[in-house]
Amino acid sequence: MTRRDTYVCGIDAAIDVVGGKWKVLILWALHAEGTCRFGQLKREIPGVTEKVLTSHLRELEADGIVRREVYEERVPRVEYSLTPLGASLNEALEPLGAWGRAHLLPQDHHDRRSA
Amino acid sequence: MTRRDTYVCGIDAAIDVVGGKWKVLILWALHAEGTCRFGQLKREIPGVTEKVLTSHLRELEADGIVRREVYEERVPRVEYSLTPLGASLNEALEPLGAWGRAHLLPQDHHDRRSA
DNA sequence: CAGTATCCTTCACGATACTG
DNA sequence: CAGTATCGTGAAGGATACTG
Repeated sequence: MTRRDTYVCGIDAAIDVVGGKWKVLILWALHAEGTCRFGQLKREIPGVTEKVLTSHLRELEADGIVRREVYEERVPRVEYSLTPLGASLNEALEPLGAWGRAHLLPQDHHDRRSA
Repeated sequence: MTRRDTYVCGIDAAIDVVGGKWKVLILWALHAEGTCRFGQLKREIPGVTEKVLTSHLRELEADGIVRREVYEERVPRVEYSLTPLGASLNEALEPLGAWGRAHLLPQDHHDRRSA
């Protein structure tokens, strides 16, 4: 998504953070699964390439949404998790998610609440 | 924004509707101003070109977010307004807007949380 | 395992000119 | 007034191969 330099309201600023093609899915996965490793995320988000997943994660990290922790062990390990800011973003997205579920997705009982 | 054919959750579906570069600004303007004519919208959203404004409006119309009404008069007139669906979308976006205002915009009188 | 490194494609958006 | 009609560009995203 094209970074804007001036924002008119909070919404377009937020959309800018969250508007990448796979970003909300990353947020969703990290929220649902908790801390995730790279390969785990890749599996949770079928279709995304490693390159794009990496760049999205780095952008979310730069925006303070995601925490990235590297463990220098014999077997390399990196763990991703939501920052408090990321968790609050996810909460702010919930009404939008509910709207999408109710109006855009095929069917679904729309009384299914998620935390 | 790239249309996706399958959605994983309501949020990415909603982002798809609302993720065009100027779309939330259109929603914002229609919400704030009420019914608007084309030129009016153009003035409310500085920087957007006629071509892009047109195509965004048509997409929002196709998604049921915006109502477009043509008046065949001596002076051509077209009025845009939010549909009930569009109004509900705007409401669902409000928490995201609040989040963006609190965390992304320079400053209101708001105190800034952790850097 | 968790990425890089290249190369390539697409299309969203922009600039400008013209019109019913 | 409210748009089309073209043409052009850049960056986001994808495919594939390779690596510390």
